[in-house]
Amino acid sequence: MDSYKLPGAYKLFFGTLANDSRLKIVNLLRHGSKNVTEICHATGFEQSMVSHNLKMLEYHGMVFVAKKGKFRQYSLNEKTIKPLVELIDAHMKQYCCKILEGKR
Amino acid sequence: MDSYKLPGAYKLFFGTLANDSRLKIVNLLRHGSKNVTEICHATGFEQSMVSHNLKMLEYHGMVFVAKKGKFRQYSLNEKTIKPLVELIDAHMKQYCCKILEGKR
DNA sequence: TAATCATATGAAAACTTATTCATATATTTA
DNA sequence: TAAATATATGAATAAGTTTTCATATGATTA
Repeated sequence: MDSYKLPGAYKLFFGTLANDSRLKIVNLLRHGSKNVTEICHATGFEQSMVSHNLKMLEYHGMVFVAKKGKFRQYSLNEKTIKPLVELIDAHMKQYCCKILEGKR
Repeated sequence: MDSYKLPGAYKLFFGTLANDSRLKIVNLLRHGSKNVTEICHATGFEQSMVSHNLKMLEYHGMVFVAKKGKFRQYSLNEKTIKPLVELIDAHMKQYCCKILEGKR
């Protein structure tokens, strides 16, 4: 792991997920891929905000896009997200009782 | 995983690691536990800044503290950090060539 | 117990990131 | 091809986070 400088790339990785709007989008996409309009409706977020956030998620490899006519279908990178979420769930159950009680 | 709301607790988790100073501290502690003064020397960071950041890391269960007289020895929660870093490394190698090229 | 050393803390200032707004682009349909 | 629909983008503002500074607290040593 020392092959990468921990700061820098890691900061970008974590920063991409350190945002409630993006997390909500990520969570939504766990139930299946969606286009931008569908994401807007499901989340209640503004279209340009969704696009900005999807762009960031895509740039960091957390979601993929596919052109479908005038639509763009976004899907989750399950390969990363699934184990990541499992890992964090385990962490939180064990170490973050305070956070879970207070903040969900 | 739907037992937790993805936003909220997750945002706090990722937010805690989305910072270069904290990542540098985390990386340092991978080589063994250290007290605050040692962390300051090794990182070049200001003492109060280190304390603030350690507090956040500790609150989120990423480091542990042990009182040793007037010192406080901080150690890493390897159980979480190790698999986390492995996961992200794998992710970055596969999906984030751009980031790694540009930013390390 | 006074002085010193180690660490913590609150509030302000500096910095970063997110959201919004206006508008542009691309695709499709009438 | 004009109008409508879907999405993207840049720049400005708003919101949030980090760092700094001054100082407080707690333990130890002289």
